Amino acid sequence: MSVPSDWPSTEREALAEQQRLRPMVAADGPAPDRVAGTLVAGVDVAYDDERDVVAAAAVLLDYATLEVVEEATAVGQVAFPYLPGLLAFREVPAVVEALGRLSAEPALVVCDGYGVAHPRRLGLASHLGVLTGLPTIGVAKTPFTFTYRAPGAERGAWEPLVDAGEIVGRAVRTREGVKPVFVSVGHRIGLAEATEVTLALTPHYRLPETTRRADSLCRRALAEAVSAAG
DNA sequence: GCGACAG
DNA sequence: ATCTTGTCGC
Repeated sequence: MSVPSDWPSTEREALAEQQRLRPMVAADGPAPDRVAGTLVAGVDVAYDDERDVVAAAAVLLDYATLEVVEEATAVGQVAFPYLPGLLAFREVPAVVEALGRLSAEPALVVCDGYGVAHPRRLGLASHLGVLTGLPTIGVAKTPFTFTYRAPGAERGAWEPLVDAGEIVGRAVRTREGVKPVFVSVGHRIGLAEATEVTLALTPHYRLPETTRRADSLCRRALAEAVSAAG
């Protein structure tokens, strides 16, 4: 699995690519079975702006126990600047590389960011899903440009995430009394199912275990790569 | 025109 | 994303 050699290098090309991929998103499908042996992946990316280095991590967890089963990383050169709405072009190449280094395929990939909750309905998680064919969801830490009502204080409470009058995701309370996370469909899964998975992955902390493991791993990989480069 | 803006 | 110590609170 790898990224096309003609990866967009300009904003104009990126926007055109989003238009091309957008109709390929499947915004429904089942949640993975929560049984031993079902694998769920977490992916995340870290950067060294000084050297334009990017480090991605892909971590496989057993969905039933949330134990780490396998880890993979990929380090490379940053391929695109950060532009709101075009985050996928910056993060996806390294993420696809890391995912490809896993020896098993996950039933679902959890991304740090948005899926169809996006100005053109093709955020990071949906983009990655269409490219890999894997089911994906996005769990973001901030509301981006969307609006929502505060969910109830209890874990599991949620409210719709709205963009231009359209429901694009949910603000979900994963820990009592703590700021909610923002869940959206990436690819091949429904919104209720994405919410269910998010809650299953957050028995203790605000963010999914998948995201937490991938976050620490990509930071370690980046530090290692930068120090090795001297 | 200006501000806001996933990570 | 990243720069960054201690501190308040369960």
